[in-house]
Amino acid sequence: MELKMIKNDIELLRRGVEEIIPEDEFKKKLEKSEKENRPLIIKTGFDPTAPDIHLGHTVLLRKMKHFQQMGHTIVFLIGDFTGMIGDPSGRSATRKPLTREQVLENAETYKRQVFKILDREKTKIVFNSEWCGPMTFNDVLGLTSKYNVARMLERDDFFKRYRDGVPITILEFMYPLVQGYDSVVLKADIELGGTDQKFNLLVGRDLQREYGQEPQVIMTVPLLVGTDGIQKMSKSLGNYIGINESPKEIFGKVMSISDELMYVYFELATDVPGDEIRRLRDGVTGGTIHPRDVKVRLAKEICAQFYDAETADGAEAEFNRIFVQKDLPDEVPEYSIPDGEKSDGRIWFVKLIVLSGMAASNGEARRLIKGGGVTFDNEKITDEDMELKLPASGILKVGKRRFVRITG
RNA sequence: GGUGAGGUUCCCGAGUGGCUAAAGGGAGCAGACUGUAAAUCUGCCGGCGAUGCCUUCGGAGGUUCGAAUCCUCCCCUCACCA
Repeated sequence: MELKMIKNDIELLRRGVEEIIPEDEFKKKLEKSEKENRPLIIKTGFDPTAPDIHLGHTVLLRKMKHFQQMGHTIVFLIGDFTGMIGDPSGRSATRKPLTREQVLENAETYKRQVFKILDREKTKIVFNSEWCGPMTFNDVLGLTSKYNVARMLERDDFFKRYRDGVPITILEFMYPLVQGYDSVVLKADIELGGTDQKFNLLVGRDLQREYGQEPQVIMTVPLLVGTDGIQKMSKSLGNYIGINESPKEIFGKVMSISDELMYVYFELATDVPGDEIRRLRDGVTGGTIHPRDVKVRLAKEICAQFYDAETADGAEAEFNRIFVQKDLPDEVPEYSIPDGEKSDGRIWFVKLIVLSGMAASNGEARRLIKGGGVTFDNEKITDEDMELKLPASGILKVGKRRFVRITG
């Protein structure tokens, strides 16, 4: 067994954290771990259905990393059991149950992405089907007897949905219990989660107490606001920055957030020290620093986390080329017109736009042209009936940032 | 189990026989503006080489020249009562 040194940096652990419940137990656990040189068990649960990790998830992952750096044991729990049942309710459409294969596949995808942040060697990955699967109906009933409906309805979103007449399934009531039971099995010392998980995390405390354990401390991190500046970052809302996206995508998306939001991203998504963030903010307020420069710094910091500093510089150069100098990007996808479409030595622009994937339908392509959003070799396409004489080659530009090189 | 209210386009939500591809808002897309944005203003916002045709208002039938709108059965949701 390797020798671990526990050295807690409470200030770093607290950074960007919304709530620690309860504060005094948190301190006690840390002190004890340091004194006995015993790592704490830090549990974080992940849903197996959304393997595409975005910047919002990294807030939590980065917090896990902080604990990891201090020598604590990180348990990355994949909630495959509930994922395999499938949750029929909620605001979105019916979630399809996942098969065993899909869960494993998603887990692999998780690993590939998560280890851009966490230390592969020091992360323990577990699946809750391991202990949930073998439970008998008796065990389950036993678990359900330890909680009651009124307490479930304390949870804000359950309460609201109940009040507003939005259906809640019994299965959904089971979720917090399953999650809490996971903490019992793992004997978690601390559970991390987003603020939306607060209720579930607290159930974990109650259940651990019921099962005769010392209750876990819960730590919640804020949900990162998406690039739209309003709603939480999520893939389905399309306001996310995926950590697997290309450097220039990441850079561009960060640049598109509002000025006010930059400081939040600095705090939650980078390791730039708090003093430095304050200095930047004061500089902008006082007019000595241009907000764009601050945002560029942020975009580079974030980019570099998932790639490296050099790549981040490249992304910046690319960004300047396209948006500041309104020039062509580094790499433009190519599209060559298939012979079958070259009737009479010409092609209808509407068709070309659809064929090259720049619009989903002829109608959309027509609208783009009508709206003045389409150019070919810097010439605006003004009429939806216009055709391109062939053979020809040039740059088809749709909107501000979609380019394709046409040959044919 | 009973009674009542509902299910409309990506979302919310109007529409109770033709004027309805369906008001309004949101989201989204494009244009102007800018520091990339945001805010604001403007246009678009089911599909089709298109003054017309096709598909859409929980599902299946039916009435009618004509149905999101009327009728029948079914499915689903909510509230209150049990």
